[in-house]
Amino acid sequence: MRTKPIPESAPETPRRAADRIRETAFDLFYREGIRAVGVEEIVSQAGVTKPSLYRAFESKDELIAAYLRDYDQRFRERFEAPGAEHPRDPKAHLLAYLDRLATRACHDDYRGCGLTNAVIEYPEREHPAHQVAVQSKQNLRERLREMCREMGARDPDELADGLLLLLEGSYVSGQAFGEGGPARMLGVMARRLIEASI
Amino acid sequence: MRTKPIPESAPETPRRAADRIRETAFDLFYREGIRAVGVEEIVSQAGVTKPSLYRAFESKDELIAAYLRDYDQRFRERFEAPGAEHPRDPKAHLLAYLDRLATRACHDDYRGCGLTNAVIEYPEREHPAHQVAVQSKQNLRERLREMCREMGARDPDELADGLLLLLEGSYVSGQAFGEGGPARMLGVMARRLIEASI
DNA sequence: TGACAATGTTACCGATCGGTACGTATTCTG
DNA sequence: CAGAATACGTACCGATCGGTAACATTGTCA
Repeated sequence: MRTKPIPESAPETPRRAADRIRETAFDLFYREGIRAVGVEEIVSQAGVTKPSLYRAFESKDELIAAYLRDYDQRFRERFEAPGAEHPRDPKAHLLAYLDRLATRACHDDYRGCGLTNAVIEYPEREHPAHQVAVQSKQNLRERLREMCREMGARDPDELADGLLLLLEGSYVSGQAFGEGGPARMLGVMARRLIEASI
Repeated sequence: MRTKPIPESAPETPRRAADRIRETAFDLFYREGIRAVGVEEIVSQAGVTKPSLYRAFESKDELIAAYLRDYDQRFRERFEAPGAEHPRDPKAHLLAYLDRLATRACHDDYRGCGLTNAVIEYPEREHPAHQVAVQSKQNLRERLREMCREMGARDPDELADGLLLLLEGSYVSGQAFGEGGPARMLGVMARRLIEASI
């Protein structure tokens, strides 16, 4: 056992080609858009070759779906993270997330929500990218409804939809306006809607 | 004079190739996405040939820019139209537009705002599509501020940004959720924000 | 009739797209 | 060490991308 090779404690670049592809694809798809990025660009930037990509993923569409599932997971983590600092206080939890989002969305190179962008890039309902992204959005809607119920809203579903509109609006307007865009008002507006609905 | 050929009183299809290309490109770009549509598809569906396209437009990018300028003009018309029914009442004017938008955005095949979609499809600031779309959004923001001033908001710029978030949120969530999506709450939420800000 | 502008026809260009057949390293196991 | 897996690279495929050259056809107006 003691002679067993250590499993590379700090691998600056992942050993496995599939992982490198997945990470590179994530960055490129998010920053430049999915349709704008070809598989050639992904593999070359990942330092691997095309057959490695197609051994790990059935097709580009499957790689896209994997990217969106990764994005969904990271989103959930970002969304739920403030909950640790505000246990049993869904309102503070949600507002903390929105405040952080507002800051990010007003940064100049903000590129919005990868899932929202995917719905727009792939409007066909049958496309895997569309399906994964829409499913994630439906989960988010349900989660918001749950939080609105917990914070004692008169009509939780209604408030959840209002907040969802503000949220999605921040995603897209962040890209269009950059620094000083309308997303800076996200916190103010969300608080106003919540106060008027409890 | 009487022998002069009548100028085709009801031309079901426009005579000029450039016009047909422009109209076909508008429909295809809007419904399927810009990057998803090739020039071949445009000319074949328009019933013309590729050289005709490139005689009227320098490049595909220029055709895209033309599409977005057309979209911007049609948007302005839709946005300003309710003003005729509500002269000197910017609040009623705006709410009338939002109510119509909410209805459209909850229809199942809604495809959002072509300008917003273009910003997402072309995130590079140098791209003509990006520039035309962003300029249109800045004009809209300024128009909203003007309306909020006229309706006597305490902080017109703040309210305008809040309404803009709801608006953009309706555009994108309409595509993701379709029938019964959050956009149905657009009118309620806009009224709530306005009432809390006057 | 003749000149002119607009459009169609056909065939093509280099570049890039997503995807693959096939051979070569590397590594784990006996 | 042998030998089977496992992981990867070289070189290539047909299709499509945006874009063009050269020429024929049409309708309009003088």
